[in-house]
Amino acid sequence: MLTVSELSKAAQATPDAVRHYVRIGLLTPSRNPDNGYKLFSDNDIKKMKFICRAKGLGFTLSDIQIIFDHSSRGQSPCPLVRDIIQQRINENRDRLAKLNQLQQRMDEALEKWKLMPDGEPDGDAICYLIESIN
Amino acid sequence: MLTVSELSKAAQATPDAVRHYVRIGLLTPSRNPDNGYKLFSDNDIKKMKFICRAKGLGFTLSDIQIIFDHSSRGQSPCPLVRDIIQQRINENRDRLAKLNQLQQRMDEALEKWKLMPDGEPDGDAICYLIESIN
DNA sequence: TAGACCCTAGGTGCAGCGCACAGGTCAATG
DNA sequence: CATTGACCTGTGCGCTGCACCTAGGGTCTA
Repeated sequence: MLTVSELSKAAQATPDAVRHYVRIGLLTPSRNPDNGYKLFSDNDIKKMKFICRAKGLGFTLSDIQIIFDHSSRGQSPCPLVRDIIQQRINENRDRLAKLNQLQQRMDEALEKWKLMPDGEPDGDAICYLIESIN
Repeated sequence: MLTVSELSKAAQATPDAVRHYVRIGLLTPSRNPDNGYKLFSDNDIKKMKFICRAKGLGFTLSDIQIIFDHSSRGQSPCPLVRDIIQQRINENRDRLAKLNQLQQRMDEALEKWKLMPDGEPDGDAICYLIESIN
């Protein structure tokens, strides 16, 4: 049986992350009756490593919760997993597109501003650099 | 003088966004003594439009707060603005890189899983699709 | 005995709103 | 004139995934 920090090291995470997962119910440790410390089993190590891997593939913590639920009810989570990752891929594509557009707008602004002097407050504009865009 | 929804329309934002900006102190409307409603001035329209433009350039709301502060103290925010956008550009580059890597990992996983059948729970793996990665 | 380190619970902060809830306002209708 | 319904308002909580902090308590070593 492991403590919080031991589990965190075993899965290369932080103790805060482990506590967070306990708080939201992803992990349900037993307790050391002597001192109230959380006690994790070997199965929790497996779950913790699973969480890290799934997060690295873009699954959210609540996705992972759902996967655990299915799995603990004896159902195969695989069809679900395929659906979810497809969703996450789509979402990520959208986010990437938006961030790329943002990056372009920022680059353009910076480039344009290189040719413009700083403005002094004139009681009219707040910042004429920014207000010159669009 | 405008109400929340009137201001939101004038700046093409949602009423909730306007309320949010009031809550965090970006806008400081007066109040209608009759009903307690927020009342916005023409200057608030200018600020609201400024907020939208700045957000579109990647400035955070607290960046914008700082810009307002400088400007209201009669200082030119322009040098600051140049610094901030450079920071945001760098941050965004990092985020893009991470999301691109994520996208690649997701795509690879999906591709690999196409050749794998769904697994049935065997009391050992949680989801062997996910556990097959890395 | 002091310092260093582990643990607990709980709260706050981040970004930018969206949404829920309870209630007010206003024009149109019966 | 009263009521209905649409739309407005205010406030407060929730989301994501932790990191950090407080305030307390225990353990272990030098």
